[in-house]
Amino acid sequence: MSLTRKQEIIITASRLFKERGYNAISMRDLAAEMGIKAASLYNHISSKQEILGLIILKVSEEFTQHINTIYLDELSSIKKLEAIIQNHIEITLKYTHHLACMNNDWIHLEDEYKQRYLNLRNEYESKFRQILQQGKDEGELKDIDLEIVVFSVLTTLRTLHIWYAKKTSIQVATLQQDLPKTLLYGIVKS
Amino acid sequence: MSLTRKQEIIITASRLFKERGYNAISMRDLAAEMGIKAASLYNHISSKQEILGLIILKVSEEFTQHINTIYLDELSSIKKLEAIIQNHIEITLKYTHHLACMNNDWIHLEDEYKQRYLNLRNEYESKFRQILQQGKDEGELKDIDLEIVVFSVLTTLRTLHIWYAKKTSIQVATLQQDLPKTLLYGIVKS
DNA sequence: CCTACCGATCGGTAGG
DNA sequence: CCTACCGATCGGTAGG
Repeated sequence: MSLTRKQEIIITASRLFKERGYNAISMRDLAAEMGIKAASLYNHISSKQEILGLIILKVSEEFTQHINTIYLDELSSIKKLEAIIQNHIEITLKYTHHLACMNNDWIHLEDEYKQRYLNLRNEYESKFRQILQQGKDEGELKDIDLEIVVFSVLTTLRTLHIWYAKKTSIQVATLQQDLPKTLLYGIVKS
Repeated sequence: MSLTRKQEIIITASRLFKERGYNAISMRDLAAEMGIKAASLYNHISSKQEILGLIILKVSEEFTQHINTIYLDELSSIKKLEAIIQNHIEITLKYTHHLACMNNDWIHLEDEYKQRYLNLRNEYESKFRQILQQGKDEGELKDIDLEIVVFSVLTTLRTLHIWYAKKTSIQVATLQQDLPKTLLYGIVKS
């Protein structure tokens, strides 16, 4: 499975954007990293903005697609939340740089790219909120302010890539086991 | 209590950096926002980098100072954690823009500024970790992987400003009550 | 894929 | 606080 030149550009860019930020990376930096000249990049992509758009929409679509599937499943809300957490861990492992880039640089998306990203994100948050509401309705979840839970869980999941980059000896298996515990059941002994 | 011109520059800059990012804001943008010319800024500050440094070190120092006090208090680990959460809420309300700027743009700090910031952050995380360890030793906290808890709680606290910017009708009182519940006791009914 | 180049904008300085 | 200006760098194009 060989990569097209365009795919190579996107992968290289996602790594550089993650390390130093979209605005801090010039087309000359990106070209140098690939061993070519800046002008040559434009044979494969149409603008710097397109690169950012493709990186961010790629993962955004994966996330939204996954939660739409989970959302329709015949599962308890807790099982759904566990599946969502596992999915975030998987995507973090598979698309670490894309994810970091999405979190840090989505603000620099323009026009249609930004609109499409925000639509996907809103759709994701909406489904997530509804799953939590289901949990409250069915009596599985505590009566805590919904927005606070949405915020606190999603923030942690979205920034998993920061933890992953540190590689402080934690195993993925540990994360898969203890992250759902932490987020769902808390850290205080009952 | 009137502000010096330098303080005005820093406050205005923190708002602009929060909205569009350090690299996306030019000295001309900042000057225009203050109704003066870019060259005039240099009568009050020595460089763009100095502005970023002052913004970030200000809040970093407040955080570290607070946890150092808490750390030495004669309190249970749970009470310490509650105090830390309350402090994050307070600083978020007081320094929303500084905090957002710290989270998004610390990567663009250079040399000594970056080093001082990283030292403060490491000191903070270290104290936070020790408080959690105290909780495990005294049997108040569950036996969950320590790094996962450090990561998940601190990530949520650090990005509170995102929630606050949304202003989705949540009252501060609700946040002060339900955020500690969510982070410490989880969301699943026992 | 390259060389050569464009207009625009950047952080910052000189000098008043 | 300003005008005037510096060298450097930016995203992108023309033409091969």
